[in-house]
Amino acid sequence: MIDAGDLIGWYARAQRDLPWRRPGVSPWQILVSEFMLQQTPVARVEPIWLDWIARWPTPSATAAAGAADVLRAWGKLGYPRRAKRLHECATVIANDHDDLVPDDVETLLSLPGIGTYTARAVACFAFRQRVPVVDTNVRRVVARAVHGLPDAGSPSARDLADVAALLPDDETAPQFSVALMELGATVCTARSPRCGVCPLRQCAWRAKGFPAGAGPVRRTQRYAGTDRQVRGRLLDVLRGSTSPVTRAELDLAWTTDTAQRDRCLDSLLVDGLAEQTADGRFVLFGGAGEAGGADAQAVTAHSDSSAAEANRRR
DNA sequence: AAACCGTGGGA
DNA sequence: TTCCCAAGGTT
Repeated sequence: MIDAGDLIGWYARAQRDLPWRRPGVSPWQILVSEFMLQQTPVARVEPIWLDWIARWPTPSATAAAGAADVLRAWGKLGYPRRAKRLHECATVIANDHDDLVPDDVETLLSLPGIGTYTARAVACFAFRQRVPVVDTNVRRVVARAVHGLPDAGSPSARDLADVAALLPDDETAPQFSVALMELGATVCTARSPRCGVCPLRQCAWRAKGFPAGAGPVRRTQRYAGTDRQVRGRLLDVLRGSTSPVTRAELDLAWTTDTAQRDRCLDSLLVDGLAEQTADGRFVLFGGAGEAGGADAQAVTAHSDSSAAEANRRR
């Protein structure tokens, strides 16, 4: 059992001063932070988020921006499809929700790029709702403090029930949830937990003598030489230029495996992250012309139809 | 449901 | 140097 009072009291003095936690930050701006924080460390998100919300403070402002500018502003945060989905999400909110972020989990879940974690995080942190919020930090803290396990297992429906059972039955629930996440992020960390400064008086893992884990269940995916790296290189070239880039320039971004490079370029078109101008050069998606590059063509007949499909907005 | 999707910093 | 990991989502 985790004592909510202990945890919230600790958070009050130990929390990091993160810009999206400050007073006056809107639900949309909190949502933007959640998108950026998906699989990306706080330190890298902070400067991008500050520039971003100063430039595009609302969903409609974001939607009005071209996708290319959004992709460029995203910079090297990683997983650029998140930027595209954020742009799509802004468009849906601006068009279908009166420019207001929905406040219920169900509706939030229906938006592009919003899954089970983000929907709950927005409902909780932006709208102060008493809903369990489960991220990787929370799963790890619960695994240790409650179940006495060294690490969280694979995500399961049980995670939600576990956290729901811990949640205070009053309006302090959101504070409890941020605090739980903060504890996992700064004290009960994956690598070297700082148990010496942990505010929890009860911890099943400690009670058992900190049994060691079996190590990573599965080897992490390697990165060097993967399509992800190649796509990253290609996109970096496109990001760095406001004018269309020739095929030859892109070819320089990856020369060791030309077939792989071609396949990756095609996949970027299919994913709607890049597009081709009428004269055959390449740009970030939405950067080819007015109407978001409606005149763009894809490289092959195959990807042409796929790209059209991928680019369609729903 | 396992695999894929970027990137950089720390151990 | 290599490997791990970081407020996940989608297919």
